[in-house]
Parts: sequence; structure tokens; C-alpha cells
Amino acid sequence: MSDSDVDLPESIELAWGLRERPGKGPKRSLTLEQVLAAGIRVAEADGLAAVSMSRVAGELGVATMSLYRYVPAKHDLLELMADAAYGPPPEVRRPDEGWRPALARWAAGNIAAIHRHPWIRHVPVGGPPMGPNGVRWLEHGLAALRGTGLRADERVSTVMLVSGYARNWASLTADITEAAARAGQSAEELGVRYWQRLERLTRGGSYPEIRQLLTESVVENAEEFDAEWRFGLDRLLDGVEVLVAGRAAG
Amino acid sequence: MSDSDVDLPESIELAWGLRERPGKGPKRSLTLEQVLAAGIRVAEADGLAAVSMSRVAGELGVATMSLYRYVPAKHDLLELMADAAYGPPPEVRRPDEGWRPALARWAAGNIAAIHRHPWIRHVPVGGPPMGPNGVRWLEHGLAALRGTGLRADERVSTVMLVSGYARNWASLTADITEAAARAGQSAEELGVRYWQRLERLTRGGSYPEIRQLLTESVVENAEEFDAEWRFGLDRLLDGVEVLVAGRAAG
DNA sequence: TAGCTTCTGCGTATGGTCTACGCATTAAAG
DNA sequence: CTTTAATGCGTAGACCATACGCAGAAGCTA
Repeated sequence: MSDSDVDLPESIELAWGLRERPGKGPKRSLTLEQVLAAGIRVAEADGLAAVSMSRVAGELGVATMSLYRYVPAKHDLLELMADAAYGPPPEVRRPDEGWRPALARWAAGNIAAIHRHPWIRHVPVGGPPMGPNGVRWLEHGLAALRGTGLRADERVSTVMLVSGYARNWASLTADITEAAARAGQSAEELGVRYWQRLERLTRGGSYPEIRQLLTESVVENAEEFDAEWRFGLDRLLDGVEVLVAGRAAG
Repeated sequence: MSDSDVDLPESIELAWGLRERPGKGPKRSLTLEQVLAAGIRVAEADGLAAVSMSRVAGELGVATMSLYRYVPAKHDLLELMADAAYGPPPEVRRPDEGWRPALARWAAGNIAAIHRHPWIRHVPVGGPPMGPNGVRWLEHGLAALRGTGLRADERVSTVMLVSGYARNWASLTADITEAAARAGQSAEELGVRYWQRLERLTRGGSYPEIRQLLTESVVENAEEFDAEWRFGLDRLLDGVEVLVAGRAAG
């Protein structure tokens, strides 16, 4: 109870529903959930850049300033929207499931969440996860590593490593997909274009490795897109496995 | 020569100095380098949020709209600033150097660059690297993997994997460092606070793994900060090594 | 040398952004 | 019934990016 009053950021208390509502004044006309849902609706429709306080308020049929009774600042609105949009993590690791498939499933869930709400990647992250869903995701990620013999800090680092990779990869592919949509081309065409451009830029300069790359075929079609994701994930999990195996032996 | 006219984004042509300057009108009073340097100066002093067109123009003693003669839009200014701030990559792999230490050095250089200019992490990335420095970094990253038997797409994926990890880790630590500076606390204290907060939030809920974590010590001091970085990197490189060794054998 | 063309810097104006402040209204507590 | 606190929100201030157009500078051509 000495640390019962660890002070939390206001937006986090809001998200967890820890704000006492003494119910003195008039009844509130909205809930935080409604505000977040409206923000998400706007982001889904027109991208994160379209999420302005006035636009979200308009979506709810209230005045702009009313939102500030539900959220301390726009930045908090965005963070809370992201946490809400992530949704619940994939099912926890089953008793009969190995750590590796479990972690792979968790990573895939991460990708899926970002691809389901591509605007999430533009929400600036501010520190480690503390939102309700963020904490649940952390919990399930750690659950995948139970019984591996990894130390506490190693388990945390591993989960961060995997989620970081998932986020990066999802961001990159979403960037390409959106750029392709904007240009009216396929993602495949756009991938080819990148290497054409690199070819043009490295002409005349001293870029032996890149020039070498261009002689081998680096073309990617849609199926190899997924293969690329799995390549990185396999590298990552192989690296973890080396450690796990070493711990089990030593 | 059929692909001699691959069209490049305007900002990229600008950065590479590929814009013909027919020299018809009056002499320009600035160079792109000066504009970028001014923007970087502002970001360095007051953060990326302080970088507005008018502020950068003021720094240079010109009118706001004059900047648009050097840069198509603010977004391009930021991208170009980031590319310039990265600077040249670490020395290429030496002939006697193994791929693993070379890639580790390259990764460390990545970290150093972001820590030298912490605002870089807030510049929204838009696709694969095409700026002059971005391409040079790519070149040196690939050079570390020469002779490993990895295919072209595998080399590229590996480099992306490592740079992504470096960026993520540098971002996280920079977030913590800045938050600590704002709160007048040490990064160590703030790390402890995170776990205290997590303890508070997971009380009463169903978070067995996180609760378990809290019983083991997850405290990090400044030295373990660096150990955490190395842990992730070792996992990553171990994973690559498994593949490289397999290729050498098979 | 005269005129034409093109490029420069930049003043003005438009339509946005976030949010501090204060006020009238509502509802519960004493 | 009075006191107290919380709500919705109108107004206003301080920014922001950038479209447009113009006056002047510099080179090219005749």
C-alpha cells in the first residue's frame, strides 16, 4: 500500500477507467469509448492526418471543445485510439504449444492488427506500452516464452524485439501498399521501380554492392512479400532458439 | 538508355543535385545545404516540432515563402534533413573483418547517428532509402554481408532487419532519456517507475506473466541499458549465423 | 543594344490547426 | 434551499502550410 498511489499519466487512468466520477455535475453526454470510436472512424476513412479535434467532434455531433472533457490533449486521443484499435491479442499459448509457434502466432497477430488499421503506424509511440490492450499484448507475448529458461529481462527484450520487427515490417509494407494505391500501380510494380531508381542513382558512383544486387534478381511478387516477412521472423526466432537451446544444455 | 529517364521524386533529384540549373534568372541567394543546415539547427535546439517553415526561414534571414524555391513541401524538407543528419555510414568492412563484427559495427553506427540527432526518429519514414546518405548506408550494410552465401533478397532483408532493430531501440531509449530529462529524473528511476506502474495496473487482473516478471528483478541500471541492446543484436546475428552456417555446409 | 524569356524572392491571403479561458447550465451534497 | 462541482461549448489567440501573383534580376537572341 506504500505504492498504492503510484501516479499514472492522466490518459492511462482514463483508459483503464480509474478516474473516480463523483457525479456532482450534469450527466456526461458521451463516453470515452464513443470518442475513441469516432476518432478511429475518421482515421479509417481518411487517414490519421484527417483526425482533427473539430472533425472528431463533428462526427459525434458535439462542439470541438467538448472533447477536452474526455481527453487531456490530442496526443492522448491518438495514443488511446491506437491502443483501442489494436484490440485484444491472439489467444494465449496453449499448454501443448511450443514457444516458437506461439511467438510466431503472436507476431502474426501484431502484423494483422497494424494491417487492419494502417494509420496506427503514424501514431507517434511514447514509451513502453501501458494502455489496456498494450498490456494484454505484452502479457500474451511473455506467455509464449514461459518455461524457456530465459531470464526476466531476456523475455522482455525478446518480446520487444519481435514486436518491433513486426511493427517495422508492417509499416514498410503498408507504406508501399498505400504509395501503390496513390500511384494507381500494383505493389509489385512499385517494388521494381525502387530498384530501377536505385540503378539510376548509383550509376557512376562507387556502390559495388548495390550494383551487384541489381545483377541478381531482387524482384518481388506478392507471394514473396510474405516470404520476406517469414525470413526476418525465422532469423529472429533462430537467434532466440540458439539461446534457449544453450540454456537447456548448460 | 531506355531507363535513363526513370523518373525520380522531386526531393530526391534535389538532394542528389540532379536538377539542371539553366541559370536564366537571378542568382539564388541560398543553397539547399544551407536550408537543411538551418532546419537541423532548429531541430537540434528545440526539437522537430519547432521546425516550421517560418522558423527555418527566420534562421536564414529570408521570407517564409522563399524556402519553397528550394524544397517542394515541408515533408520533403524533413526527409532531406534526416538524410543529411545521418551523415556518412561507418567505414566499410575491411578485407580481414568477418561479416558479423562488420554488421555489428554498422548497427552501432546506426544507433550513434540517431542518438546524435534524436529528432530523426520523429521524421515519418516514407518508403525505402533513396537519399544520398541513405543509399550509402545501404551500400555499407550490404558490404558487411558479402561472401556469406546469402541470396540478394536475403542480404537486403537482413540489412533491413538490423537497421530496423537499431532504429527501434534507439527510439525507445531516446524516448526514455527525454522523458527523464523532462521529469528531472534519471533514466534508471524512470525505468523503475514503469514497472511500478505496471504493478499497479495489473493488480486484480489476470496477468500471470507480468506478475511473475515483477517478482524477478527487472531493474535496469545504465550499464544494463547497453547490455539490452547487445542482447537483441546478438539474438539477431545468431539467427543470421544459423543461416550462413547452413549455407556454407549445404 | 533591345527585347524576350525565365527564374528569383517574397507579400498577401486562405483555410486550416490546437487549446486556454470563462460562462451558463445542470445536478448532486449538506 | 443553498452550496459546490462538473458539464458543454462559444470565443478568441496564436500558430501553421502553402496557392497565387508580382516586381525585379539575369541571361539569351537578334
